[in-house]
Amino acid sequence: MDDSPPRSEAASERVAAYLRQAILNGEIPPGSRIRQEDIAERFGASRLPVREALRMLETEGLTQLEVNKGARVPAFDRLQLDVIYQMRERIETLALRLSLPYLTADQEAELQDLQDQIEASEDVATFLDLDRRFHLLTYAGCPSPELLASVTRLWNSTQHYRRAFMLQNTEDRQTIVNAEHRLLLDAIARRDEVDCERFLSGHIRRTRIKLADHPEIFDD
Amino acid sequence: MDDSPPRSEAASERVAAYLRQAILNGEIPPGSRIRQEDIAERFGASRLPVREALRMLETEGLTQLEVNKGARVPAFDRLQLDVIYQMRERIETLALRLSLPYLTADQEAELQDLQDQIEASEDVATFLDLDRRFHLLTYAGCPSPELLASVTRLWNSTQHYRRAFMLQNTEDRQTIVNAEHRLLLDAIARRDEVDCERFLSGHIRRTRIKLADHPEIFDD
DNA sequence: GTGGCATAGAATGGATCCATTCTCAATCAG
DNA sequence: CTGATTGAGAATGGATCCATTCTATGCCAC
Repeated sequence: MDDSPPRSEAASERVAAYLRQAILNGEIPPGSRIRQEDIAERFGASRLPVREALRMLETEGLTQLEVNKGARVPAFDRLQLDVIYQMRERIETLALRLSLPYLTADQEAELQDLQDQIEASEDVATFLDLDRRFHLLTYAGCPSPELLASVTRLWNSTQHYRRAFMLQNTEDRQTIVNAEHRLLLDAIARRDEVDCERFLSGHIRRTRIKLADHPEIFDD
Repeated sequence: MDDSPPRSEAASERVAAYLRQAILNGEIPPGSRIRQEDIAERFGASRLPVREALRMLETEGLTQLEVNKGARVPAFDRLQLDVIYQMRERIETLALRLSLPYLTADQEAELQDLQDQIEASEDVATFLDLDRRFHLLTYAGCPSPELLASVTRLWNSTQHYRRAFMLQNTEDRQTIVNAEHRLLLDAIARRDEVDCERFLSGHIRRTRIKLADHPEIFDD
């Protein structure tokens, strides 16, 4: 019956999906303004679904709208990013603890596979994508949609700075990340809440401190 | 020049302010649907600013929008609310710790005054309003807008259940709350981070456990 | 030459109208 | 009597046009 080919969903959702990718990929960097007409024109739609999409993305922490001033991608200075990472330390450890009892064997296997790919990854874009999927998958068992939404918001807000950091650090520091991930995987396999919280908060905390050492990432 | 009487701000902001109050006051309870036309008619505006307002409130955690299905006030079951309170324990203690160094003497005096009013309050609506203002004021020094927005979201999500709980508990349990608040005020006056975290997380945790004991609050 | 101000252009906010989707109740088959 | 189905009504999504606000460039006074 439904042979109608692409014709996907609502226009606002399509626009939101496009902008979400563009912002997370760094094509639309923090601080830059998003003009509704530009996007509307590109999609052959009116400005209405674009405004709708921008509001949706605001809920996800990817845009900020001000009345009569338009939409921007939020940019953070060093202090703001530090606080967001402290929020991550507290929120994501909770998400992991609640997820732990519900993680399936399939998901565990996929985590192992993702970590293998992470260790084999060569370019930054691939690593960032795999790393995001890895961590979010460890939270997949969490039975609270609100908590998961918060976690996603935090990841969205910090995505650009993770990329900027990785681009400036081509060294082998990656070995530390892999060690942390392996310890985390082991703790997950053992369903060890204490070690999970320990390794995850340590992982995030170390990144936070590393970021604070690199003021060149910020453009304030 | 600007004698034009009310004519305040953008229509979407006015609608948002009205709905925000109505939801927080419990006039629009969790689970109920909000029809755009109803609100638009009440304000003599079109449905457009109403949709805009509903999206704004979604960012604040006060509404939920689904494509082609309209807007609802989010409702939580026992498990969801328990998780949100656990998030509060972790997020609000961080907000308080970061706020502590920047709280002014004026703000401290106002906190004392608010607590006096809380102890003198007689009806539930007054208590809820004062209690919300009290806690949010303790976070007022926090230099991170993102963290404050998260705290506000969490308070918004739980407001209705706090009221339902208070309405069913007219006893003197209030003395415990007052003791907790007094201890918190003292720790704030001493700028004692450890005690602040201790008393605040204890305050939230006790409420969380109390709520879990009252299934009649939930309508699932 | 510098600073403030006014005006033109552009971008956003809002209203009205039309298209699409959903909901729900009544009907009919089993 | 129970369940699925279909059609009418209502509610939401989107397009176009107009009003309002912001911004930036250039001009003028000092």
